[in-house]
Amino acid sequence: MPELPEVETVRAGLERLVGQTINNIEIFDPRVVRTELPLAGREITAVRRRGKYLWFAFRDGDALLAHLGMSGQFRIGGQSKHERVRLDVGGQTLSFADQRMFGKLAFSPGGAAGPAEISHIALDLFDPALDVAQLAAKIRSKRSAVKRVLLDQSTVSGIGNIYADEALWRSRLHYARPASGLSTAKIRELLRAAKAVMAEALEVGGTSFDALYVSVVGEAGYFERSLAAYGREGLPCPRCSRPIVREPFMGRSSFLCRKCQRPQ
DNA sequence: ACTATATCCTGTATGC
DNA sequence: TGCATACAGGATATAG
Repeated sequence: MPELPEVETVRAGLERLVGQTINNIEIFDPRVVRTELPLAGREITAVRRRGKYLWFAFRDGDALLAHLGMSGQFRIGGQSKHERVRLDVGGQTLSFADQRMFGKLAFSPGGAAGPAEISHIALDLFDPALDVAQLAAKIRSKRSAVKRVLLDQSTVSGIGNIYADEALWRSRLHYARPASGLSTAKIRELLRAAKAVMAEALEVGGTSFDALYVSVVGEAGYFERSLAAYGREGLPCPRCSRPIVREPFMGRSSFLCRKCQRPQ
C-alpha cells in the first residue's frame, strides 16, 4: 500500500523525466483517468509530492496529478501488468499500471506549484513549511481516536495503515486513545516516531508486501523486514516478546502489542 | 463537527 | 476441484 515513503520513492524515480516533453498518450482503461489529459507538447519541469499525491509540473504552469491508490505504479521503460495509461516522454515509455484500480490521474490547470484539487490535503511531516507545534495543537484539539487522526489526510498527510501502526507502536500508544487526552509532549513524540519510521522506510525503498508496490524500475522495497507491529499477528513484540495481535478498527486491521500499548 | 458505513476494484487466500 | 466468501485498503460520498 503506497504511503509517503513509497510515493516518495516513486517520485524520486520519476525525476529522471524532468526536462523531457510528453509526445504521446494512450489510455487503455479510462477508469483511472479523472479528466481529459491534454498532455502532448508539455515539458516536465519538476515532479513534486504532498503526502500520498504526486504531480508532474509543466513549464506552462499546468500539472498532471496522480494518486497511486492501493496498487498504482509508474514504470519507466519496462513491461508492466495491468497497464492503464502509457505516455511517450522524450522517447521513453512511462506506464501507469494499476491492478486494483484505486489509482487516479487528473489534469490540473495551473497546478504546477500545488494543484487546487488537493488544497484540502494537509502538509506532510517532511514538508519544510510544516509547523509541528501548530499541528500538535490541532491534533490535541480532537477527541477522535488518535489513529483516526493520524490517518486523516486533512490533518497530516502521507500516513496510512502501516506507518500509523508502526508510529503508535514506537510511541507505545493504543490506537483508540482519544487525541485530546494526550499531552502535547506525547503528541510530538508520536509525530517524531511517525517521521522517523517513514524516513527509515524511505532509506530502503519503502515497504513491499507483494508485487503491488515497486519503484519506477520495478524494484521492491525492503522495509517489511523492519516492521515491528504491522502484519505481524502472532509474532513476538520486538520490545517485550508478547505476541502482536490484530484488531479491527475503522474497517481496517490494527496491529499492536497489548502490553506495550494499553487502551487506558 | 464528528462518526460510521458503503463504494470503488481485483488478485489471493481460505472455507466448505 | 470448484465454488463462494473474506480480505487487502485510500479517498470520497452519504447517512446519522
